[in-house]
Amino acid sequence: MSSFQGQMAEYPNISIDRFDRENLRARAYFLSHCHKDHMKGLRAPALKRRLECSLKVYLYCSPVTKELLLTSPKYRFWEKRIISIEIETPTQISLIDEASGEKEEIVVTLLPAGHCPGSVMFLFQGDNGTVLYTGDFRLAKGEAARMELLHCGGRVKDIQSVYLDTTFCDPKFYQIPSRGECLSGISELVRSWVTRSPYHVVWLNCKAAYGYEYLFTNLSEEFGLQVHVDKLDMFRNMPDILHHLTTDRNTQIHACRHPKAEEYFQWNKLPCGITSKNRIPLHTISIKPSTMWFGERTRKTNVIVRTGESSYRACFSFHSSYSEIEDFLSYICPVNAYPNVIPLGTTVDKVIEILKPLCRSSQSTEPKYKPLGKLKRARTTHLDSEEEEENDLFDDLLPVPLRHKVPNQQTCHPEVLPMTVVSQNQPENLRQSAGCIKAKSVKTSLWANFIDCEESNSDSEEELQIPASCQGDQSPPHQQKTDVQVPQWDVFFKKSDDDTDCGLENFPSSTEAGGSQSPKLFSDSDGESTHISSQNSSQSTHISEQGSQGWGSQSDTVLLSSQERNGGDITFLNKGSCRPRVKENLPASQMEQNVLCPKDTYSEDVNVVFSAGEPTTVSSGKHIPQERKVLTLSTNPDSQSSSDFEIPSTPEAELPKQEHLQYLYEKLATGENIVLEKRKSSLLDT
DNA sequence: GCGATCAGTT
DNA sequence: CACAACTGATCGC
Repeated sequence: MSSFQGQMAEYPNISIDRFDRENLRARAYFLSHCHKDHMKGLRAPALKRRLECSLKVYLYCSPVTKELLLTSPKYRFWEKRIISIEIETPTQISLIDEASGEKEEIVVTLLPAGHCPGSVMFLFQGDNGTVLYTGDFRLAKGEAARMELLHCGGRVKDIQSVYLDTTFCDPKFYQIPSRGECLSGISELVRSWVTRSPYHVVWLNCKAAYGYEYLFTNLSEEFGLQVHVDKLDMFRNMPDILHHLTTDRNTQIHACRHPKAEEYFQWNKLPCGITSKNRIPLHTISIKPSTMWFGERTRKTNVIVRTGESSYRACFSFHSSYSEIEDFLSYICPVNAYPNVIPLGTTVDKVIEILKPLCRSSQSTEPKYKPLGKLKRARTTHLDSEEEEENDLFDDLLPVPLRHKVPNQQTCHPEVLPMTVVSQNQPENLRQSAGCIKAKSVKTSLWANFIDCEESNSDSEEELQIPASCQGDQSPPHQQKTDVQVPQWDVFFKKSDDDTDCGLENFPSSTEAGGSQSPKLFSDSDGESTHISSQNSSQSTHISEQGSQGWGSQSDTVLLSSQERNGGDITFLNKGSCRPRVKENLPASQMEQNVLCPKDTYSEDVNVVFSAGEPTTVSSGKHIPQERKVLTLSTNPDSQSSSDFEIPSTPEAELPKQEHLQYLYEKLATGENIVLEKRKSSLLDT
């Protein structure tokens, strides 16, 4: 639960995800996603009054968040005061103090956060440096490295501070099974049930919150069964979600809710009230999405646990695990990192202690021989040119510490894009083409000049996550890598990450046949109990990890080890993403997504954004130079990882040569500035 | 009556 | 275990 108070030290004139108290004085508001704990004060009378008095105050969010928010009558009063900003589209906003007329310019870029439909992170760039507010996020390892707009010239931007979702920032949550693994597990469980008869139905016991849509859409897609929900009007303009939902109770997959749902279920009654179909009683199981985690030394990922005769829990997380946070933060490598969440049982100080080693000062104090050697070359060769570019863009306002330089190239200008004016109601195809302008590939970069950035999601690293039991029959690398190219948020829901397929065979399917009402996926199975026990034993080797594992330690429950399932063919849908960009040459799975992608329904939003932010505070038509570049995912179909700003893997490591050290020491002695960069935590490197 | 807060539940 | 919400009690405007 977010405890972020709304303001960032660098930009106190804006408020994010909090709308009460001090935030009532903000010059602009930002909403990262539509969860209640990020909307405190958003419909309070005090803020309403402020809006009425301060006509230049707007709320900025993603198009999907705007849609979801305005669907609720309680927030309808925001209608004229929300400006949606397209994902990955740097946009300048003028922050005006209406009393004094004082003005501050800031450029904001929305990055997909993978938390729920419409969820984004905000990257702010202005006079006080570049800061990233993550909101809530779930990003797999390596996702940050694939976000083009976190980079400039092939390397990560210089980020002063990160305001971070630290929900699971504790080593006990070291690993959470990937979305793909979790979905595969749930999918197999659903399959084992609904294929028995038309009267076998599953109830997905989900909370009332956005974030489960990708589960619904994928199950719907896989089984050809729409999911019954109580409400779907908020998705009316998001066909990729809408098409998989229904308010017709006559379906085998339910995600409806009722205050007494648990009670109902005891009586074999679904939350929507039905107990039978065609006078034939239904057979129901419940699946409750819950977060399961695994300690550092645990490799098993049993993503389904049977909790009762007809009840299951399924692994599911909206938030990044510790190792995902670690990967993300160490890649970004900010000067400061501030936790947005202080989980119960811990303290701000403890969380900060965890974050600190992943930030810059810690990183740069580590002895790093290789980077130093290359640093010299890069500096002498390219530094000046890049700094000039940055200055041009920001009027010298952005302090850019000396860092490794990147080969000069056209695609390296960061932060802004030409704010092309797009007329309202412009035809879809036109907008799309606008978004599709391909930039020159960064591939032309001379990687030899880079010294930093070890790729965070190397194959070898991913393999480390593969349970030993799976490695034997692992198939060759497959399309799971294809997603690498698309930094759009919806793609993060593709089965991408660490999925490893070890064959489907292990699933409980073998146990299904019986006439029992519940799938016998379990417990009495020897194999499965061994599963658990081995898990425990492996962890017990470390005292510190005792009790730190996920549910695997919960003795008598068991179950499905999803990692052994092949989920590679599962196609995730865009969850309400309204993507204006159409990619070409996409891998098949992505093509599929595009087919399902709704027509963009946000033309008016595009208009607002491109016509300079907002009607009043932005000088209209102000064009900011941009690297008009759409992720080139498409242009490099053969790339296994991000081709555009692939971070070179660690160069062949070799011991530092005497002369390198000599050089380094000389520099240090003379006080010359040598910046060491390390993108990746050494923990993750081999 | 409405909203904010807190405790308890799911 | 946790999350995100909901419920109900209490307090104050």
